[in-house]
Amino acid sequence: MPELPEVETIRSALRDGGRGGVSIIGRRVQDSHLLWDRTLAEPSPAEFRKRILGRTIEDVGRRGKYLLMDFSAHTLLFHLRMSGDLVVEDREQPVAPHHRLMLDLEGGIRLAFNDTRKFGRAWLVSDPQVVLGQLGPEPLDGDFTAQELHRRLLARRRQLKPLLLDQTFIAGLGNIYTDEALHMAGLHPLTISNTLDRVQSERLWSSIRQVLQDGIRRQGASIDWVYKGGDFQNYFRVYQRTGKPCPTCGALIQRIQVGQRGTHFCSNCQPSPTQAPLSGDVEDG
DNA sequence: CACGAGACCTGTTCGC
DNA sequence: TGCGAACAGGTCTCGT
Repeated sequence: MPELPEVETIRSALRDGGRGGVSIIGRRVQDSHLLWDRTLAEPSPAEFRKRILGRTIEDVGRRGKYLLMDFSAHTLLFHLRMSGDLVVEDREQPVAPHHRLMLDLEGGIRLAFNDTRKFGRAWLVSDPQVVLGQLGPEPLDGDFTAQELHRRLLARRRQLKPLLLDQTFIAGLGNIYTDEALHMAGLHPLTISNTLDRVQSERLWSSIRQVLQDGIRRQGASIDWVYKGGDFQNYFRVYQRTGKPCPTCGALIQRIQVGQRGTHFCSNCQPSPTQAPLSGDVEDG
């Protein structure tokens, strides 16, 4: 489910209230319940309890697709992976089927990590860099420039689709927003990164930021049963639109597999890179 | 370094 | 209707 815009939507709901919930900021943890052991990556369940009981949530942040809860001396990090969600509910509510970790908070509420597929993880650490250390730049940050993206693209020789999904290259993009950004930029998903010129890199840079900002503005994309709330799914150009007309040119959207991920694109707006090598001497490199 | 396959999981949808 | 296969917002690890 959650890519940067969905995580950002959850973050602001937890911090400021929203999605029918109240803010968790300033609330003390009165109890904790771990319902699926593997959800807690670090530390041990006993150590987790000991460290978090009585602590107060001071802020809720985000880095890439990670959600961060500050507890002065510790940080609780969540990665929602495919099916995770964080909800605030009345503590009297029955425990929903896929709740994996619950924190009872002051005010009769609880924060619940719900994760059908059990891929999601939580960490309670004193230094969040231990978990976040390898992440690439934050795409919406002011210091992430088109020049910086171009530099990073030239430093690698990889297909754009898997490269943009690589969180050490850039943090926060997933399958949806990558397909959308590549379409907006007019770049084929199999284009090799170090063949992009300055203009193409700049177009990719602005497309990435545009689709992420659009996603946040629409409060994320709701697909299937998992995440609900946003309506960015109504504005998809290519994602899950196989066989439907491209909104730009009307050609039919294609679907291929790239790195085991379904990949959607318009073969007219995003021409195949193999048809137009930039320079000669392609053989025997 | 780049890439593909398999693993981790459950639920829904598709094809026969 | 039933049943297995394919597929799903992600990432890690291993082998080539």
